[in-house]
Amino acid sequence: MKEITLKQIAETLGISISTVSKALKNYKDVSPKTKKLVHELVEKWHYTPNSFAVNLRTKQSKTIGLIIPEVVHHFFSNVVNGIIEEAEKNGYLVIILQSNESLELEKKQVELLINKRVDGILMSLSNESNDDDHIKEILRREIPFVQFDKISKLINSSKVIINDQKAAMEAVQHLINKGCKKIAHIRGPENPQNAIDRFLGYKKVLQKNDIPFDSSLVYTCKKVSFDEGQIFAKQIYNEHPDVDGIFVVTDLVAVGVLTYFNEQKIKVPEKIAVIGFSNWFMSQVITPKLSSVDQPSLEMGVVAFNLLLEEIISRKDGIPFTPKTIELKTKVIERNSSNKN
Amino acid sequence: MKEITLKQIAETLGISISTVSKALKNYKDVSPKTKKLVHELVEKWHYTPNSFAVNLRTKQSKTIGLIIPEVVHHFFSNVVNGIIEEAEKNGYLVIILQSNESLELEKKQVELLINKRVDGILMSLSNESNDDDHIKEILRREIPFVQFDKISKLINSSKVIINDQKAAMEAVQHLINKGCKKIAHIRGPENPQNAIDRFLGYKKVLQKNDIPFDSSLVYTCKKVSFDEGQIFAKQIYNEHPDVDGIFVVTDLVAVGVLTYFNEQKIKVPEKIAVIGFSNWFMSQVITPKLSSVDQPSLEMGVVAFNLLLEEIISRKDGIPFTPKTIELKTKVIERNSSNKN
DNA sequence: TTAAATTACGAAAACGTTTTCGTTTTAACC
DNA sequence: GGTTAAAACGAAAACGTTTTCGTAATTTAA
Repeated sequence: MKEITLKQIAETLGISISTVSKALKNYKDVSPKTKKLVHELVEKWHYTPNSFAVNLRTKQSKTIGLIIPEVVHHFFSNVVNGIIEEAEKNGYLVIILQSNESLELEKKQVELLINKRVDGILMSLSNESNDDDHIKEILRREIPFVQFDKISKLINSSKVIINDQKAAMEAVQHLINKGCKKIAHIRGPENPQNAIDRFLGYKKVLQKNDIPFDSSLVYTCKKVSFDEGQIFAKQIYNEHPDVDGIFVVTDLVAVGVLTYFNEQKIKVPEKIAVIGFSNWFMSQVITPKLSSVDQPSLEMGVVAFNLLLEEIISRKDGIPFTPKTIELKTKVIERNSSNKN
Repeated sequence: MKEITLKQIAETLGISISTVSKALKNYKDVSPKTKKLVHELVEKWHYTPNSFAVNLRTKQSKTIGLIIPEVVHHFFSNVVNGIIEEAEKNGYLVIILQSNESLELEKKQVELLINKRVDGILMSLSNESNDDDHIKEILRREIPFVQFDKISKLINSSKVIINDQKAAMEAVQHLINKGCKKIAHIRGPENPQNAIDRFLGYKKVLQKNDIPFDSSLVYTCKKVSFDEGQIFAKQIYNEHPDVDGIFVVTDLVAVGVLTYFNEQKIKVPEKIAVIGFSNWFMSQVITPKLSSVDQPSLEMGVVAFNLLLEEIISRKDGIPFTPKTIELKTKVIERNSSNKN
């Protein structure tokens, strides 16, 4: 019933704790005979080292922290999946915390992870984040740190991102190629870099195609929700009946747009073409199927963890670590919602 | 740069480590004056206790483990959300592991958590699970343990479940009330209790309505995927053209069914009515909107954590703990896919 | 003023590992 | 047989906290 310790094994075997410990770690200064004895008892008693003691001694817990805006989100849950699996492959466990898109909560979560003394932190910023103090604290404490997806350019850490601007340009160009002349944009909130970049991409590609940019065609999400999609769809249709294409910051909102147009019997893509972003699973089952920009989520998790692991190892070995930024590829997925011809 | 410890604070203040520790925990045998001094230095130096040492000393890590089949799943990600939030409210952190519906992996994850010495384990079984050894080991070690959603009746632990049989009966009764005469069932895999119970509910309600049970109308999922939905839809339509209603084990599969029928221009619900299970978000945006059984996912997470917490506290206090089973309410959500009249 | 009670503090053990370094034992060699 | 080298082991410190118990200092009561 009681927890088995090295001490108990040592005593029963009539040897010292040090020898037992070394036997288990396969030190060469332990005879094969004793090693065998130790291992037998370990098997028999189901001994497993007390991780609390190991952590204290080795100053690492083989545990990392992950902060994301929310788990109930097709994109993020995929990233989480990638991170958990890759971490496990490398002997790490993952503690997950959510910011619920709130800066205040995000700060609290960072503090929790610092106090927990995780070996490293993986993070995607909340939409509210415009303040860096808590992140600076991570760096100040020299805790290995990697940002992914929604990042702050001002923080000197490793990053895993996509080229949002380029991806947005490709998405909007796709609408233009399909014959759209007047394209509206439902953008994300003010703060997040990816919302800014997607907006910039939208703007840039219009210029490139000699289409005048009209700021009244840009609608800004507060919550990035399904409901907002419906609301903005209505608004766009009323305010600009001649809009023939919409580039939406993310699929969830785009699905709201499609739902409204379906209800109003406004033909998509004939009357208005729609393209989303992130290529959620939902997008291929809705009618009409939603065109979108595929964003590698699982891969993002895997890459982010490996970057973190690199930093963990470097720092442990005392080697100075230079942050890296890795850019992942995106791809426009053409489906019915933009298939005008 | 170096980590601050109680020792350093003690030395700078010219007092003992014990006093510093006690000052921080607000012991009454420390004078207000010293307390103030200590707190000031703690603030100034950003001292935070070394959790590794605390864990070792107190024999608890304020961390629990969670094993689910997969995070990329609307239902589970909602449960996870509930668990994480409730845990945090109570000062606990959550380590998440996935079984990927594999028994082998599930066993490995249990082992990892045991070795990690988490304060408790929350778990939903994989579809492959038909073997109890790893779970018995959790109980043998007296680790607080709660099962939810996909549970094993044979294990004497706390459980949070829904009444799958009753819920299935209500769903199928709903189809019957809408006028369905010949109802097929796409069921989940052999092992999971909830798949069994839903099937039993289907069977039972047919009898209750004097509809003969026909085993050839029951189709069994292997993977519970969107693709299987499409495949079975085709198969059902070909093998039993007169089927006028389908009860599907879960929404993901039901969406596959709808997608196939949409492609084949088979009218839902006029020709065939469909009802799913779990009430995924997707279900309200697909055409036609999918009727389903709403299952409280977030609440399930919250309740499961609280049950675990109860057990953790009981055991710590040495009070014998009696497992509880809590049954959560479900509700048939009527949408277009079953609206025959 | 002395005894008793209260207040404030500190010494030290304990939690279970890991690892360094010294010591003993065995083997090898001439 | 004696020296040296190699092999096997153990003592002990260290990681940083918590908590018990004892003691010194101060206050109160008599």
